Amino acid sequence: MINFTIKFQYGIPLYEQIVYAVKKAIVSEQLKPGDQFPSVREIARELRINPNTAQKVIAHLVREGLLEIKPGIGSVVSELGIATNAQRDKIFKDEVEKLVVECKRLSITKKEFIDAVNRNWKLDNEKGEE
Amino acid sequence: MINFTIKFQYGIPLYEQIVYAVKKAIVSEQLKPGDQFPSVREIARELRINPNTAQKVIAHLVREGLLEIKPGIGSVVSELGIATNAQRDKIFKDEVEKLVVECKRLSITKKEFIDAVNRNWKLDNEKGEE
DNA sequence: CTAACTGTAATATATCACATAGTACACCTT
DNA sequence: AAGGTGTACTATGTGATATATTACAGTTAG
Repeated sequence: MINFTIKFQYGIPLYEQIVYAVKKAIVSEQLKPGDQFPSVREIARELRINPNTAQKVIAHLVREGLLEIKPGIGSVVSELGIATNAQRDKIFKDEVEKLVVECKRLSITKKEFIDAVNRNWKLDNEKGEE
Repeated sequence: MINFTIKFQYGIPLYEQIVYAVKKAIVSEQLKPGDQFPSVREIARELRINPNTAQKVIAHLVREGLLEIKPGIGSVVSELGIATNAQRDKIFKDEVEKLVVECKRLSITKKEFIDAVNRNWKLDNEKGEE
């Protein structure tokens, strides 16, 4: 069984969209640590993509620490990780800056932006934690 | 004269990095509306890239409304635009969501994230406006 | 043990984005 | 007329993406 949903879009790599859908499912607790993750061949069959592409998804998720491999058995959802300094820098200095620049060039105010952040922070996680 | 600075990175398209550098320069008022923008051939020469790539930069900036073309003369920095509903949706629903998901999976708190936003909002624009 | 499942690796093919090189044309200023 | 401007076109090479197919080692269930 596939535990996450996808609506494919043009112009974005398939594997990338799937990786993101999985992240979203984990963050919103549709997928919990310890849950069995669908196999390469099952993903390929259900989503009608090539097994190589499905394998690429798993490889990415493992490298990013979201899945763990049980050889001969399959993969399992990992516990949530903690950001390294490099990851924090990438988000806080690069990613946030990009969004801020884009907002400013479109005359979007900081308040509007922060409101959107608050909205999104609660949306995927009904508990509304910090 | 080139009015913006770039430090090229691996893995990111040249034209994309240049487009972003220009956006940043405009947002931080190193480039102001009405300023003459360097020509295709000047960009290519100064940054040591192919004229076609420089042309791609200008084409992107024009399409996004950051530059205006004066035929036979060159290009000029436009006034800051106002976001369309589609642009606001893309930022508020897609881009922000992506960052929020990434933060949650790395156990970054909302407070830490909002702090980073506040920091970045002031950084490129010394006046610290809304 | 065997069959059926797991992740993983390799080869091959086709398509597209990116960056380069080079040439050409219409437009405008000096 | 000369030299600048944006723009368009062909061509080449490289890499990422996605496909198809085959193969192998590890694990489990019968």
